[in-house]
Amino acid sequence: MLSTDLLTVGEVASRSGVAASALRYYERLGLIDAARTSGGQRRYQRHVLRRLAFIRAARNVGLSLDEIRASLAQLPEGRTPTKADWTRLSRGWRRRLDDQITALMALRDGLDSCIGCGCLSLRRCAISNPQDVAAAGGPGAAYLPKRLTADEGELHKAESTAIRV
Amino acid sequence: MLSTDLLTVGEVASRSGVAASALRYYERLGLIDAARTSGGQRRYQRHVLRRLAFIRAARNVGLSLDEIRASLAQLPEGRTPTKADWTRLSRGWRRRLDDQITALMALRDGLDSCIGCGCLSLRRCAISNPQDVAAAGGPGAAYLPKRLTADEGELHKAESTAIRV
DNA sequence: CTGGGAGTTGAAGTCAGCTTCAAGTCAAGG
DNA sequence: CCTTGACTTGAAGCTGACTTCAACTCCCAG
Repeated sequence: MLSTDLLTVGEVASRSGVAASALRYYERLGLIDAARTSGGQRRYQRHVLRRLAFIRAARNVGLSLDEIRASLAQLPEGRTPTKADWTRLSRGWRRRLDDQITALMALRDGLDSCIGCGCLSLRRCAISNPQDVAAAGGPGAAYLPKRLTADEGELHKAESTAIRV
Repeated sequence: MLSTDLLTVGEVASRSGVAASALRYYERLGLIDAARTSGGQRRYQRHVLRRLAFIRAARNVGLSLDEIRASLAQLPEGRTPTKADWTRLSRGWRRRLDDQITALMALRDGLDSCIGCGCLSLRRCAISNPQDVAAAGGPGAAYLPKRLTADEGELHKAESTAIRV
């Protein structure tokens, strides 16, 4: 065990629940950083744990690592954030969560009405064509948030994609 | 334009909003199929459009293509589904949506309490450690649904991952 | 001073859900 | 018959967030 208050990767990994490989990855992306021993091994300051908690929280809210880096950059000088900082960031997060929840509830309600109305043909189905965001997006991993929360710019495109059967 | 009632890839693509490349991909995965002309070109029956609507609906609910194939397989013989079929499937979908919504609302409420209590340290933070599902999962694209809706098996693991700061 | 667990690196692999490419073939209007 | 746009294929690429691998090097308890 180390006598200093610096942490090794292994310690950070086990304390934070973030895999060592992920720590290296985060470091490459500039989300965290570490001092080095003369031999080149990483030594983390304890405050990295808070940073990791922040990162995980943001990931849970649905932010990409890129967005998280941007958020972290807004916290002045990597200092312990003030309550104002936190409030500002979390307001954005809250809006994001609200949007996701709204979209999912709309989908659920659509599903309910589909069950009720027996729209087996699925044409103009609210589940199949929630708000014509379905066909958007280029290459890369496509997943629920991306399809439902769509970019702000796309939200009002209003070109119906309802399938003609 | 074709005189028969069979559709070309282009027609299916433009009518369904699903890209031709995606249609080929779905075919490889066994989600849809097509007849062939003597020259080897695909000719789709019109009922493929309903199938595609179904697929898109399921994707919107958050099902993977693998799960969708399983769902489609439950519809007897690719026949027009009965209302009972649809009800059965959509009940599962609804549960899924409910779970996602619940998880997101819990997260939002946690966020609110974080703002209120000013838990800037983020230790034991409800956003950072919603219900210790954060550290689960192996390689591959990780995204919100996967981290929040976790596999049923994982839901009651109850091993706290709260970061000790 | 030594053994071995812990750490280092860059490169490559993984997963899902597609898209893009190159190089060729088909189909149908004129 | 010819042109031209639509279609075919397999292979490779892409995105994001990592993990895994191979081949080392470091650090420290005994």
